[in-house]
Amino acid sequence: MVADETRTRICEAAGPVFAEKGFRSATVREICRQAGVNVASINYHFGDKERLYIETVKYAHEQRAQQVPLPEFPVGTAPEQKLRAFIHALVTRMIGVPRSPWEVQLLLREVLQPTGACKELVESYFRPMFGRLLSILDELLPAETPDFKRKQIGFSIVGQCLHYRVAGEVVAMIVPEDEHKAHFEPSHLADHIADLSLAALGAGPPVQSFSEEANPSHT
Amino acid sequence: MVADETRTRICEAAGPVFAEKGFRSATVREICRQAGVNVASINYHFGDKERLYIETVKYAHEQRAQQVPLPEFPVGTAPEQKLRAFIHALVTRMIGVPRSPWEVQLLLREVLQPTGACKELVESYFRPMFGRLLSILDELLPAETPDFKRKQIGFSIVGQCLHYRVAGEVVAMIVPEDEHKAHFEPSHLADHIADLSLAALGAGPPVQSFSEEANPSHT
Amino acid sequence: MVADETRTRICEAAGPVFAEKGFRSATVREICRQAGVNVASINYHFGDKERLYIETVKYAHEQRAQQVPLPEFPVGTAPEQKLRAFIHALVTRMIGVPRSPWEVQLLLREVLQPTGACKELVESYFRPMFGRLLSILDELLPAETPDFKRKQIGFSIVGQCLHYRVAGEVVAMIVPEDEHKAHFEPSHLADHIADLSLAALGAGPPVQSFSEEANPSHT
Amino acid sequence: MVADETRTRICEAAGPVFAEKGFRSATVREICRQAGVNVASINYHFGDKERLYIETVKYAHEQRAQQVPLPEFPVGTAPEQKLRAFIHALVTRMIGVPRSPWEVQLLLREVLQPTGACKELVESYFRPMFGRLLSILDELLPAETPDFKRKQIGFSIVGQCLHYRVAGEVVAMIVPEDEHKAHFEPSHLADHIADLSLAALGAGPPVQSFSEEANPSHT
DNA sequence: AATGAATGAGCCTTCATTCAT
DNA sequence: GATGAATGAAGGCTCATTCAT
Repeated sequence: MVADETRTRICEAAGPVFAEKGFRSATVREICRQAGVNVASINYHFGDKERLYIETVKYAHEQRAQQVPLPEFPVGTAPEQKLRAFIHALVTRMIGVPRSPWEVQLLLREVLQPTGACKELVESYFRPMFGRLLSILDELLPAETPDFKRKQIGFSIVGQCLHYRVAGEVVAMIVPEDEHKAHFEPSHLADHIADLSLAALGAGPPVQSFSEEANPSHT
Repeated sequence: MVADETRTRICEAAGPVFAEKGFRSATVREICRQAGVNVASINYHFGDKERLYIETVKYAHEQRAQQVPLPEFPVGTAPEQKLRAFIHALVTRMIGVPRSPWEVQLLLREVLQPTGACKELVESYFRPMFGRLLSILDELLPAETPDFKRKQIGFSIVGQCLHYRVAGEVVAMIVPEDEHKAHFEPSHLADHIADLSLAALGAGPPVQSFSEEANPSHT
Repeated sequence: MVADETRTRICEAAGPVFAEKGFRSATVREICRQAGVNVASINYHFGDKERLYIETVKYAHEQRAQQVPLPEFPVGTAPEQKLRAFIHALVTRMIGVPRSPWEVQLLLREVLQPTGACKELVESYFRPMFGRLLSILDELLPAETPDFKRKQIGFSIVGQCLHYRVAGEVVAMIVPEDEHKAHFEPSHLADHIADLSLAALGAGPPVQSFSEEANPSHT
Repeated sequence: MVADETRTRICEAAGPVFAEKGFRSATVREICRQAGVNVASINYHFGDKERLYIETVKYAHEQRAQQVPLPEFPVGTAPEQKLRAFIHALVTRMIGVPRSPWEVQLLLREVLQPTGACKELVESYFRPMFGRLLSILDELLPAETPDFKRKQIGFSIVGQCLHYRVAGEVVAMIVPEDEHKAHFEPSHLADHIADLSLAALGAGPPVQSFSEEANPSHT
């Protein structure tokens, strides 16, 4: 059907607009202009602006999950390596290629200020992802570690990964130009977060001892 | 002067509205209704909506810095204790009493998506605060730790502190009801982040060994 | 032909909608939804909305004339009886079974505010009916009664018959609940109008003397 | 205040538009164009289109009641004369000077198809007027005439008076040009209705005997 | 014979702003 | 110092209609 193509085209046009302006400030007129369709198309294909928004949010996380899939591990992979790979995927989703895509910005809007679209997002996207992180941590933590502690550690890791996206602009203002690469290059950043987290778990040397080899000025 | 009182009253009314709706979606009519003044007052006192917004953002961080000041330390205080106190203050600013104030929400909006009001915010608020964190870390890190590494560690700590505010609603959806207290009680949360960070720096035992004493079910 | 069935189905769906909303406020979408056909069907079968309206009006009066035909009289029927029967038929068309059908409402719209569909309505429907009323009155009035007077009397009779339909809702608000039956039961109403009209023509006793026998509370 | 003048100006512009097009088909744009004000004025002064409509209906009947007040009678006036005067006033309101004003058309819309504005109309306008008619009939009818019968007679009189306005256009199509004056000149029409009604009540000669003197061709 | 997709025009409403007072 | 009245621009949405299939 042609209708599905049109719906997708509209979602792809709506995504960046909603991401930048938010739901209320985005206008269907601009979205339609970007998509090259008539304003009445929104009503025809989605009913109203709100349902377009929800569909666009869904489309966003489907696209992003496809662009940067979570890693799969062969049996026997060391948990340290798993955690490192997981953090790498998460950081890459946040600030990796393509740099700062609208999908992430839109999802972060939902995280910061959830709307009706958020519930589904949590169930089909955030909760499974967090579950995978917890299962990796299970292999690294003593059996007696209580559940809430495991989650706290998980949120600490996720918080670090998100921070460079959430506060990216402020970080860029605070650090000098020549250090930007160290802070926004996904691999270096992921290594730092993995080092710090593993060190905190007693599964590696203190974080600062990795400094030299991670220093981007040496590469 | 009466004029200043009116300006303050308008800012106090505008704050929660801007915080909840964002700049564009907030309406001067609602703000004026909340403030009990005429719509024309905005233009009379502030020129236009945008200048009102900037003034409100300034007012917000002044208020918040006053409500939860950063701690001062007597000479000779152990750096571990300083870091713990600093983290506690930061977490409290984020999610402490009063719970989730509009000031924080408004500032986070600026962080996530800076406007013209952000630059000043960074210089007079975020940079000094981050500088104090770095100076505490200086006492905990070997002298040879490079600058970018110190900042990375700083951002890791800040990221953890912000995460419960940024993603608070999603966290609340993911964790079961009976664990909420463990995740949203500022003191417990601050202790967790401090433990994890100090452990990562080699200045404390691995984070999970603190589990028992921090478990809120034991209090 | 299948096409004719579809046209009829559309008219039957359009009738109530036009009757309730009027031409401009009725939407082809609602009509098509009620008829279970595609929106494009209107233009396919009728050309445009206006032609559908005209066809629906025609269809309405054909249906209504068929539902409640004017009475036929054997030679020698007394003119008083003819008038009574005529009034009964007219009142029944207005408010009789089925109560307040859409056909009547639609025709009244045309009467109150004629559109292009009205001319034909007058010629093929109202004028012949009025002519039959005049021919009955001819038998009751002196030969020298001028034409305009005959028509005035005719309109007085028609006016009474229409009033309970035209102003039915207001009448219902003005009279107490327990009198509704007296005012909206077609037979009683027709008797009243016939009594009054015949009395006015000197062909019966003053109207109020019929009161007792027409009182529905005695039946 | 200037605001009240503006409200009145808008109502006066809205009246004819609502009267001709009905509530839904009338557009605020046209009303504002006619009133020479900005479209946003409707929202400012009335809230929305619906409240403008209700205000306009109220304004309409206030204006019309003022233009053609019901007659007052000195004590001792003959009831026949009262009825005649009452009918004259009613007919004049319907089709009198100015000919077919928008006020009447708008009120008739409410009668034919009541909206929220109708209830108040009935209480403050129709019911008192009908009450006065009933009190006149009381003087003409035997004491034993039951209530519902009095009302039926009242509605018969009102129905005749309204008919030339309700079905005016159809009447004009049915009667020849040269009789129009006889049917639409308020005085002649009122006389006819009064004659017929009084005759029906036994308070005058049969209606057709008045023919000659009421014939407009003799005036 | 009939329809799903698409559209331009127009709807009511709301916005930040201005101006005379 | 402050406000009620008014406005141009733009918002989301709905309309009858058309067109390719």
